[in-house]
Amino acid sequence: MCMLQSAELSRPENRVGVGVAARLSRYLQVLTQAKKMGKDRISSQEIADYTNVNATQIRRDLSKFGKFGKRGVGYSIDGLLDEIRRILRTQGQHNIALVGAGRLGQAIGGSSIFGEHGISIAAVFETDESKIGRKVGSVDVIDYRFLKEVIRDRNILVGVLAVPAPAAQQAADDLVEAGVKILFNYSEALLDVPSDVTVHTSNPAVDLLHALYFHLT
Amino acid sequence: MCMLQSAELSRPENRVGVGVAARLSRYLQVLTQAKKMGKDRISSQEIADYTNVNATQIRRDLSKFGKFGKRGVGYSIDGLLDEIRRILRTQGQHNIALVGAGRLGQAIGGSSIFGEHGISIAAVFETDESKIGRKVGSVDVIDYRFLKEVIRDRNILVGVLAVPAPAAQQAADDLVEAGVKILFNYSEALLDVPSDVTVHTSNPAVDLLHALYFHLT
DNA sequence: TAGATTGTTAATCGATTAACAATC
DNA sequence: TAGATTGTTAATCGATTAACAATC
Repeated sequence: MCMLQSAELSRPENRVGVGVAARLSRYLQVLTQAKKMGKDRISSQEIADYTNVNATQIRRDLSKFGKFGKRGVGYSIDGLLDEIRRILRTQGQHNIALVGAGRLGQAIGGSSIFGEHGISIAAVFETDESKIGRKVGSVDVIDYRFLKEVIRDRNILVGVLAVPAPAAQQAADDLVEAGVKILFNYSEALLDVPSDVTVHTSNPAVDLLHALYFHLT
Repeated sequence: MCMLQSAELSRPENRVGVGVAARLSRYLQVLTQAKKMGKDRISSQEIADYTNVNATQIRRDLSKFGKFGKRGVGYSIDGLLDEIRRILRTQGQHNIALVGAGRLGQAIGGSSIFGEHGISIAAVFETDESKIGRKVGSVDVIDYRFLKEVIRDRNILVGVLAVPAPAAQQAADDLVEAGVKILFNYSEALLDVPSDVTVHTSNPAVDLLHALYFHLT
């Protein structure tokens, strides 16, 4: 049964394109917040206002997977949350490792949003001895020297780099050696990694340049 | 002269599409880092490796504005930096305001990357009295009560929200009332703003969902 | 020269948008 | 019923990709 479903999902026609998946996860975020604000249904136009994705595009993305809405009414937030989570298969627990317990590491690790999406920070590593043993969110900060051992033991596939640029490449190398396949790079460094490892670089300043240009144009 | 240039730039054929602008600013970031690493030239393929943008697309984006490369050699990093900065017109100084001097606010405000791109944090606001008077980066933290006055005085058009979700809408309202037109929302809140204000919501957890899905697919 | 890389064209693909019948 | 909103189609636009002559 499980294998059958797995085979079914791997057939091309059942797989979700990366563009669709990226948009679905943005809808998920809006729905989560809208629910917190006490709403129980939402229209494609409302989701469009918050995501800057066209309302027609949103309806089309959703209708690929089923008829989740009610004409004249909109979408049930609870119902749609379940459907999108099912489509993205993010219901299961994913463990991630955070490297760096500085200001940015603390800000990321202290966020409650990971838990809400089935993601848990399984370990936090730091070289600065004054921070080892303290907590980031609810997780103990571990000595960086134990990184490889802990990553392997806990079978962690996702690493978040919140370290200064000069330390980023070494940390990336260590994570990759321990088996990490997805890296979130919050440093300014350009990382070289093997081709089977995905790097996502996220940077407030680059985002800001985009927005400034949008406005100044 | 200045008015003439302004009229010229507003003609459609001289304006840069938002897609192109977004990609150019990513190239800018890669070039900045490559220069720091001591390189003085770079190929479109190397930029492609770091940005996940196709090398052909990069060459085409650049060739819209001139022939900046040398066949068989690549691009001069210094030369290309100047050209892209000129195209994006980010050479001038832009002032931004940061609201919230917590962990995330400190992490953002303490980054040197803003200065490198001609952006300066002109003011940091905070309601927590224990943080007022301290510094974030090289800027004094100001009492939130002076927000509107300072924003107006310094003619600030860009605001960065690094506050808890429950405080975000009020802070956005105050910034907009003072004249801010671009908001960077690092909180989880969904913000309602007038239609002439642009909101960019950036969220590590949503990014992480994208990446996880890419990998699990 | 030989190898490498740009600048550019042509073909394909996915995203965007407008429009509207279906229906709650 | 009347108003609102979905689900879907068709047309357009921009991004992606492969290929390759030009040329450093």
